[in-house]
Amino acid sequence: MTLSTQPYKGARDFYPEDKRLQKYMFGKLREVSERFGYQEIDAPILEPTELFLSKGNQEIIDEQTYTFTDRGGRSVTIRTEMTPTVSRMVAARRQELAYPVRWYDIPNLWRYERTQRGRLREFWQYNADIFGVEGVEADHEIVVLADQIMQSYGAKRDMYTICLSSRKMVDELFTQYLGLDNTQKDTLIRLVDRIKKLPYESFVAQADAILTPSQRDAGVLDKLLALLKVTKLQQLPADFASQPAVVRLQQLMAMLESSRVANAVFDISLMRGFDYYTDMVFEVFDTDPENNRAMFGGGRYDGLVGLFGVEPVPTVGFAMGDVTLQNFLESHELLPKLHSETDAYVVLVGDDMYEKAQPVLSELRRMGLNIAVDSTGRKLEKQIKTAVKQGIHYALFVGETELASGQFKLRNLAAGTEETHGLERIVSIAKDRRRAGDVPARAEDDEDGDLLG
RNA sequence: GCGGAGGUAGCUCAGCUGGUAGAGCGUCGGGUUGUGGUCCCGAAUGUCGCGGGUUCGAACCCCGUCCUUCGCCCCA
Repeated sequence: MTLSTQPYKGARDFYPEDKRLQKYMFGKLREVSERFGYQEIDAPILEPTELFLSKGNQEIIDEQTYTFTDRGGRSVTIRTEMTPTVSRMVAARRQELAYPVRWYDIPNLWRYERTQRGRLREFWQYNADIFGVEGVEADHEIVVLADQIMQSYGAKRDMYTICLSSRKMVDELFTQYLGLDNTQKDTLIRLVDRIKKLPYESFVAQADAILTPSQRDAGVLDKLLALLKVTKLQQLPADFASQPAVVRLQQLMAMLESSRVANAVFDISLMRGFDYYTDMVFEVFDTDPENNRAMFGGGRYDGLVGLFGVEPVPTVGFAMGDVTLQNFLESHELLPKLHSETDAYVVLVGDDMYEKAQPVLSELRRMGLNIAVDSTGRKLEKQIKTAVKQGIHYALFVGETELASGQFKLRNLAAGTEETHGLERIVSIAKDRRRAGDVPARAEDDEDGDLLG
């Protein structure tokens, strides 16, 4: 019986090039989040199972989580999402936090699911939440943050669409305008959530099946179908235009427009599943027809913190999975060619140079460069190939001649150019390159986009 | 839970209607002593996913099983 070299089903190994890519993606997330004043948090990967039951879905716990009993007889679950944990953390310090609280996190999560494209069992998920702001300003900030993250990867506005709606508004439309009871409303929400996946006739038939005979006679189905054709808030029934939820969404759309988020659109069919959202909801879609599914989203959920027995705290947030994000960046060719964290690979020229080169290596490292040395004594060709293969930007040649003169050849492996300098100059060249960073091939200045410059 | 596709050298795969394996890339070495990504020469490497069956003989046929992958269901 030989041991398998495969990682566990649905989980990934991160070799240096994979980890480098993850660091790039997470780096942007951290950079943009912090630019908006969000602070990073983290928490245990294990939580008491009850925490994930608060949403009331026993089925999910039974079938789609890693749940086990610890040695103390407690039922624990590997986190499947971060929101309950973040809510718990806010509730724990409900009184003492300085609001508005702006937090973000990038936890690894586990879900026991059948794997498929874009969906693994272990994945990372970025979350950003703002707590303590009832006003529409928080909704605006969260959507702008999501948008700016996309911009930071070099995404163009025609590559993604930000769809917005309001759960509260939809609830009111379905109950007050269509006259459905709560059970019918919930069923219909689930159905509308899948509308883009269903043939239209099938949708109509299933919607009709929800209605009572008297509702059918009253023409509720036609009212619903007309409602779903609405693409602008102004097209909603006139007596609904002044509803607070509608006014608020209108306000949000206007604010986004003046923030130049030109790809934000109203989408009445957007439901965002069947969960804890209480008002604004949004989802970001890839416009590429090959990958026309929701990439990520979020919304306002004012009720979660209150589940911990403290006064509720208004909250807006969103979450973004690493796998879908990576798929998006790959398909739009937005990933830069990433180089090694090692600035230079020291190629030793001549025999017995390893010891003699040590002072130079120490000096370069002391001055802040990341330096790897080839200690194999192989011919130069092999040493250089190793550096190239490891994605290191520069090769630095160290031989008797260089040690004697204090002048070293620095070879730019990507460009194939070579210059000779003293150590100080070499350090500054390498640091300049490091600062310039790795830039996506397709990222150019976006006049209407990146607020961060 | 359901359905499609597939598992052959490190990787991508070929292998016609059964006669115990190949290519490209990669790896390693060399093309004489201080330079890669193009060139030339040479070398190593596989229990053909696993178990069983049919057969004189199976990578190829049959059964089972495990795994990978795509989709459905679900999706916090």
